[in-house]
Amino acid sequence: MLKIQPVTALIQKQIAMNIYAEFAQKMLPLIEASSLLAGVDADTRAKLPLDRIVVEPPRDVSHGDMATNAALVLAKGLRQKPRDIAEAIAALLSDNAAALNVQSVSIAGPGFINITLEHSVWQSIIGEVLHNGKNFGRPDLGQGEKINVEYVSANPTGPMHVGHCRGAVFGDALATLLSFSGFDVTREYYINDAGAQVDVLARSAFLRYREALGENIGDIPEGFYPGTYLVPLGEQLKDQYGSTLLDMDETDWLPLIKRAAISAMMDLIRADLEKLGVAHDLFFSEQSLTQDGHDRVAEMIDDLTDRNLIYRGTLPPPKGKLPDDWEDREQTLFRSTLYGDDVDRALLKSDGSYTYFASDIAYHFDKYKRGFNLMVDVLGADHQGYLKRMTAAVKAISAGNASLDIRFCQLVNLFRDGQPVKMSKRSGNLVTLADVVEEVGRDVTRFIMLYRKNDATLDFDFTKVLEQSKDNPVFYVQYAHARTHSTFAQAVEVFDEKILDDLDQVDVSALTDASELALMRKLAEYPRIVEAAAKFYEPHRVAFYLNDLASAFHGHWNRGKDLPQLRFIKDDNEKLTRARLALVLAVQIVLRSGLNLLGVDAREELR
RNA sequence: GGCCCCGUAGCUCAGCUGGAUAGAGCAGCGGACUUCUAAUCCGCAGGUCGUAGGUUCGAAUCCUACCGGGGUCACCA
Repeated sequence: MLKIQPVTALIQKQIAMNIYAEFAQKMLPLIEASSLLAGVDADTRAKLPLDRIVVEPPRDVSHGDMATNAALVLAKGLRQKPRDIAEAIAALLSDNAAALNVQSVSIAGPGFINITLEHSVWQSIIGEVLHNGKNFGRPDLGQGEKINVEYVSANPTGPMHVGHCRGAVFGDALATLLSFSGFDVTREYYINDAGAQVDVLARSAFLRYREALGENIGDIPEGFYPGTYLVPLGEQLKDQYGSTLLDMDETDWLPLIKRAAISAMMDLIRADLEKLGVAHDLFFSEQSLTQDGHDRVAEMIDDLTDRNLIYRGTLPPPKGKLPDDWEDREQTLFRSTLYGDDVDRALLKSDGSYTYFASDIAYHFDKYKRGFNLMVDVLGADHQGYLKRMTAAVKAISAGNASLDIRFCQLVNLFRDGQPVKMSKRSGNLVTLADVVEEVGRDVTRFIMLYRKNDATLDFDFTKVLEQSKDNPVFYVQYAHARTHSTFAQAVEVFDEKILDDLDQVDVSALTDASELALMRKLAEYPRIVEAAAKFYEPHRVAFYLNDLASAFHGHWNRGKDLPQLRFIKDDNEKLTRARLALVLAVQIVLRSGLNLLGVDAREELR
């Protein structure tokens, strides 16, 4: 009887289980079968933008539990006034009130339909959370599809500094989020160990080596890495080689030291990442692209050449001020303009070696050949010029089968007591990632980095982020979680351990207070928040949601002061206590789930 | 000059990818501690969503131009 159109089926497939989508799934067939569409010809009907109909929580809770824009969406296609359509849909919903668990329906504004549901709908959320546990809210967006997320990829020339921190945390949280959402995620780090900079690293290490042998090397010259983190490496080289390297030509000692230096720097970086709780599945070496007599960059160039995407030619000079050493010369170019880039890009340097871009294309080609049709790169905002050429390259190498999404993380500005923290690159006087984590801790660092859209700059004040107040969302959320635990502890004290048994079986129909219901509504929003966060690669949505949920919980907690009958624990009413503990447990589960997505510890107590 | 981000309350930021009277926190003002940890809560006040056009039933959101802030601009990474 109810004919489900393709569009509706699509919606059903696309949207994960959540209470709003469920309602939409029930409502849409009703509309399609109603008199509204009775006299409409097939052509008009097919053009109705049914996919734009949404059921969502209203902006203002006083409007009801849900709102839908169905009448507004249909108005144009049906050539009827939105209000009239709204009347018809409202009547439809009222007629089916029992099946939809609808308590009341009203029309507001230009034609919004506000829906108030039976309490039982919200109460059922508690059971759903408790039954699904850590799987509550898990969207099935990915359906097992492989996706590659590359992040950090800091150059192996020293320890990580704060600038790397944000991308590391963002990439890590994004990967977790996508994994939770049903993707088969590989977390990857690209080691730039093939360029001139690692030669500089090796020469800098050589200085420290000479120093370790007792030589006075004075100030580190311009163009070398001055950081003292190379001192232990110098000692290590002394222990390993004695003074034998001093007698060699650079061409002989450089590869030896380079290998040792890169290895040592990656050890430093891995240690830093571990401090932040950031993990990778694969560290991919740029050098490996051209090792073992197997030049995969050349292969990539051959492949593109076969498809007429490579040519010899000259580029126009950059607009604006011309570089002093600009020379107009013929180069090997990739036709990235065919795929939306502004100019074609060079693949070989003047000395014949590969450009960074060439290696990076080969690297992404490798990802593609490993079966990734979806790739995400997390880069610093200073790489934004890289967007067009790299997305162009991925299209080219995959013949349009793969797509690359690049997410940029903006700068982090450091403050202390409201004053900017000065950093000098030349002196190597950078604030390192380790400094930050040691001072404020992993949880604070991660949460604050994620409590902002990735493409907006971020102020990070060492003093503020350590304040244990609601000014600081980390503690605010963790405190809410801790409070759920203290509630259980208290309950066990008043009753006994059995008070916590089988809370998922509890009858929660007695929970009808406004702030209890508000809490349930908040819990019901979690699935759609997670889904949106995953779909748009925006983990910050989870962080903001957690702050909201914590707020609803703190608010309800404090309501128990004015209204003692609302307190969770009623020593004269075990049944009611258990119902309320079920709600508290649901809050705890969702808080922990969200914190896990962000990689922030859900602490059980804060003192 | 080209390209890319950003511009929302005094400050720091959200705003569910086009929906209703634009929301939080901080700062300000006024309240709530013999407590299920006040590390919290409740209330008040605060806005021409950078500016000007356009698209439409409807714009903070989409388009165009401009203004302001940041980034970037052959071969570097």
